Amino acid sequence: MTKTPDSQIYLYDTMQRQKVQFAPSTPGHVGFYLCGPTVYSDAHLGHAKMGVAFDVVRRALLHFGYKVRFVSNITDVGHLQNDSDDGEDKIAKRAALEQLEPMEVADKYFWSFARDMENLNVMKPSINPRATGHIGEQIKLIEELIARGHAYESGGSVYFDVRSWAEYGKLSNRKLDDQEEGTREAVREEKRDPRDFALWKKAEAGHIMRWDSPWGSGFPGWHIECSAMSLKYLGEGFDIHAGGLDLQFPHHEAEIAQAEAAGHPFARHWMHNHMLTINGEKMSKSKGNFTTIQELLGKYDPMVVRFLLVSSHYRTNTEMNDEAFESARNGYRRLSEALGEIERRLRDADAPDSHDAALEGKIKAHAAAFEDAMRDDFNTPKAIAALFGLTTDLNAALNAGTPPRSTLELARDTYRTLGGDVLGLFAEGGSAAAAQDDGEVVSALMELVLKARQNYRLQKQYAEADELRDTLTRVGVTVEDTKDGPRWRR
RNA sequence: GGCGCUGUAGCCAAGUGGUAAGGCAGAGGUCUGCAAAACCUCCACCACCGGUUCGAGUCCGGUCAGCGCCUCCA
Repeated sequence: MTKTPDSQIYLYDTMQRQKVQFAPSTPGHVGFYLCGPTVYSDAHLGHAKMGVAFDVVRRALLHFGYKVRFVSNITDVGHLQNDSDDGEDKIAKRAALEQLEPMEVADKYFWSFARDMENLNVMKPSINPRATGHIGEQIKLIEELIARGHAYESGGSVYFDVRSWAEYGKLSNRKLDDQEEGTREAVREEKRDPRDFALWKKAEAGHIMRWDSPWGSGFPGWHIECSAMSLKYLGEGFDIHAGGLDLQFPHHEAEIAQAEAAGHPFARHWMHNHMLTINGEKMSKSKGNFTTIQELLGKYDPMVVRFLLVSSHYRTNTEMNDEAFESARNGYRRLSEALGEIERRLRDADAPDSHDAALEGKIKAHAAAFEDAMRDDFNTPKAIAALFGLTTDLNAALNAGTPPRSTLELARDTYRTLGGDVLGLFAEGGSAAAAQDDGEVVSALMELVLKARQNYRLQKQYAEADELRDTLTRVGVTVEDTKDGPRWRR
């Protein structure tokens, strides 16, 4: 059974600078390319925003009935410290620092990145190609560019001839002549124009990462891999190319030039996530104010981090500070507790075997609002608002009694589908599950303590009962007395 | 200097010209032995100044403030 894809999806295309109705070139199938990380250090919060933002887009497209081939590369060579040719390869530099082989560095941080994304409940890419595994494709593309007169060899390196390609700058709306002179370091004499960028670089003596090429021993430039690999796995004119706004220039601009100057129509739509700020400042490696995902996940539940990320739109800056995290933690708890309560009622309570048409109507209305929001350029904050509306109505109903079984099931499925499948907020092993999985010893002890406290309460020895509760509160355990007995959570 | 973005309540954050979604925090109430949770109620002169319009947070111009890219960055 195939679901008919939803045709009313609008996304903001950076190239066209407006929202456009989305229609893949092959009906029902979406080719999606996301610029992945350069694996030379642990992933930081910015990577988390990027990963989650486009994971949500992918999930939404799946939800709306599309098949998605999601390709995200791993840059493990060619990304230099700066654009002047005396820059060191980031991987190689790190390798020297950690006394590892470059490939060990790439591997180490690739797995680190993969684990972080998994923790954040980001779906694995359909294809996760590495630059070093596609040297041949990159060389071939460079040869095509040379043959067409858009690239030239010089001193063992090959450069893209920016002057030969009038459309260079169309994505970022830059005119070559407007670019500020003098911000560049030493202009390489081997370049015809200082703005020409490297497609292939000659490896100096002692350079470890090197491959044979028609131009001698060397290594590919940073930009060429994405052109080569996206075209290889998604074909010409694929649907969506995504990445961080900071890659728009020069990286994405270069990608377009490389592909199209070689005669290959490139991405039909461009999507860029905006940046993330901490206390008002962009977080980046060069600023040194970055927090790695691992550090953060030591303090906050991964689902809370994800919730905070999706509670702002991908195309706006996301501000993160302690209060924002606190807010996200409490807000997320409200959602997950509501789902937990629904599942508890389905499991434990005697739900009547009928329908509550009024409540079901409300559930469906909130679900429709959610989907409308997602269709409008993946407006996750608006979608979450619908989830909160749903939560309020359901909690009110749950306060009044236990709704009919089929109504509860509709509610559960709505949470699981929209909050879980689309926003990715209810991962296996996420906070909802983790809170209940404290191991046998803790569970048994808690049972004893709560039983003792219940006895005190029944005998109206409230001082003793409260002392137990206060002690638990001090160590971070919250006890709640409900109609069905006491309940606890961390 | 060039390109571009943003200024909405204590904090986070939506908002397609018609009189401000949502969440967190806060206040009051219901419930509770007391709490907690939940529910109900309350909580914004949309940076500033002009203009267009019957009507502007939303369009135009200007001012102020902040930020990003132009050099590695998601």
